Amino acid sequence: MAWIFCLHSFTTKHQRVITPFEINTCLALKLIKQFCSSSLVLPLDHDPCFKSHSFYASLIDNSTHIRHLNQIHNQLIVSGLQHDRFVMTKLVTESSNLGHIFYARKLFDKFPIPDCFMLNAIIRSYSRNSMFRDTIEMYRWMRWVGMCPDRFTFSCVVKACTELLDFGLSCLVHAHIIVYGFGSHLFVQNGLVVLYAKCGRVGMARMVFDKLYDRTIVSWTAIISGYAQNGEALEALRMFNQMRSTDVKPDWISLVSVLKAYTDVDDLEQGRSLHGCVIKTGLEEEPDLVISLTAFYAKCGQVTVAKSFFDQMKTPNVMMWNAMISGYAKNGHAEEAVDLFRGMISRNVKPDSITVRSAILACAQVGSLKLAQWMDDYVAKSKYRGDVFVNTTLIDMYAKCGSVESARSVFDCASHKDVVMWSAMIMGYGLHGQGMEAIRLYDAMKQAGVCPNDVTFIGLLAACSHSGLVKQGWELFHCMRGFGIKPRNEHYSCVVDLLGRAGYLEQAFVFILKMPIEPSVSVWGALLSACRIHRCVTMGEYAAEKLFSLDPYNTGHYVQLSNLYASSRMWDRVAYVRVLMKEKGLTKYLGYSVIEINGKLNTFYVGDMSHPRAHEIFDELQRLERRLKDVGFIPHTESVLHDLNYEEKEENLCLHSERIAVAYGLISTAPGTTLRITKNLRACVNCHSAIKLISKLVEREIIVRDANRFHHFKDGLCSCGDYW
DNA sequence: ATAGGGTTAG
Repeated sequence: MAWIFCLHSFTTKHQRVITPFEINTCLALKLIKQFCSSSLVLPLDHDPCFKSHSFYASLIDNSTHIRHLNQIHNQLIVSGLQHDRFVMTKLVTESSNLGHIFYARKLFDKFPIPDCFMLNAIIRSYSRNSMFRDTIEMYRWMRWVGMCPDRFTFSCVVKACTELLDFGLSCLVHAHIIVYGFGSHLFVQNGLVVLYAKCGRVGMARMVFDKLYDRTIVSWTAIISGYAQNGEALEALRMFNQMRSTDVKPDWISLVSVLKAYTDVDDLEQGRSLHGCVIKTGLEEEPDLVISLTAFYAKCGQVTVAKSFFDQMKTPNVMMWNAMISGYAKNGHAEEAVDLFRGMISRNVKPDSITVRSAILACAQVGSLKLAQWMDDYVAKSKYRGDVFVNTTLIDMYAKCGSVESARSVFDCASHKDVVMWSAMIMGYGLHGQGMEAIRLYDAMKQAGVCPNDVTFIGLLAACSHSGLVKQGWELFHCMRGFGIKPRNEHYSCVVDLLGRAGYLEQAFVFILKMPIEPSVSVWGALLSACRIHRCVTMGEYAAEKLFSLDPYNTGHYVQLSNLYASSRMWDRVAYVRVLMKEKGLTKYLGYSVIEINGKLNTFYVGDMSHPRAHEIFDELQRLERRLKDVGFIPHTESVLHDLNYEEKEENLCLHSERIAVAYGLISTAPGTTLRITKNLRACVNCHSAIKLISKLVEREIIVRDANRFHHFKDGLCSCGDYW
């Protein structure tokens, strides 16, 4: 009776009582709104007016609680409408919209002979609730009972295949689509473009796209993002330009895809001009486009621009936080990334697994073990403890922060281990020069029934080359094909590194000549680096020539060649390389070292006097130098002075950044504390031998992470065995 | 009566 009550109260203003027969659509909607916002209960009466088919439909449309639907269902039973296809289909749809998918299924199961509409309703329910296996199951059942799927069915089924990434199933569904005559239906075909692209078959996606007789902005976006997702950014951008020559106008979603492609290829200029295009089209207020712009600028190193976008947003969502945090993390602004992550938590914004991964990545870049442990604690308390992706990032982080033991304990505790996690742990051992441990883990992995992939072998080969395990590495390289893995340039450069470092320069060279693919920059780079170690000028010059033509603006190659000349005391050639660099407008990287004391990161450059405790630091440095001299340490001044890889302007070798970091560490920590230092360049020959001795003299363990690997200095020795 | 494209990432 409350319902009638409501009717009365609504109409008192008009001083008359409207009979239920007078309810037109407009009035019904107003009433329904009241009904929905209150907890009024529908009366179980038998008023004939309630038997209207469309009345129930709008009632269902405006329900906000499952309780309403339940009551409507009861009414339908009473009114004898429980077998009405139209109303019942609406009821199924609405229950699942309200998240009551099992209730919807119950309604469906009770319905005697469902038609295609109702089946679509339940298929769509599963699809919307990410229950893609059930979507497919329902589709199978539909075909089993001999019902004809329509374009709506296929829209949902294609979506389910996309999410399940099941290529075999996708092909089958594609065949059905053709058989049932939807081979040229625009929406279904657009779905197929997305489907094949997501399955990594962008070529097939393109085939479907090319056959489209009518291409909407959705079709173009599907193929552009398909290329972008599959790492073919240039093709994505080519398609975008092709689209611009048609009269299809880009909208904000398509611009997001194109921005992603520019982000992937780091094309700041093109991205900027696209930003201009965004402003011209008046889409710069579109929140998700702003997020993409932020991610783009952040990834291309324009963190200040990105931050201004971020700051403009009143309430940034998780994706915005993620774009900013990962942008900071990738551009060496790790501290800002971590600060932002902390800020996010303090503002009660819930991080998702991507936020956590980005923050962990930032910690890995800082190289601070304290920060790493804080992050690990955070994960332990969060719901991401069991997340394979998060745990893999944690393993990588600990390995990069110098604690391969902690990495191992995360690895051991992880309940679910996939190939990538095993590979990350193998990589970790490689980074620390524990090649045998990496191979042991590889054997355990096979025992556990996990099949290695291409990344596993990169880890293994790198581990072997960092540990001088030439024979094992060579054998592993030849095992690859047995697992159906075709070696890529990364693998070839590991092998060149492996052979070259160990002094097998001729073999490395022949190996390159025999490669079935065009050798990349990294392959020639490995050879040049080996030539520098073994002072082989002729071959080194050859490798450098290749590098200069393939990658003319990379400072690193010039530095390597200069170091090669310096190691052979060919000073005129060293000077010549300097001229070459000047001509190209290249400057060498500035070396710096970071040490964390009491949670605070301290960065030192060469001869850095900016630290508040600079005087004490330099006193300690002089003390150390005296002690080194006392035990007979002679610096190789001459060669290092011309080492372009190093901070060569200082005549005083003990002022190199890692030495300053060591001195600061010694005066600010208790005796016996392990020192952990991160350096942006490769370890310098001189400092390497000096720190070995220092570790013995002061009885400290000193762990230095250089650009390539870790050095654990202890008792006058280094874990790398002077092999780096 | 019902739908389709995108962003952060090991």
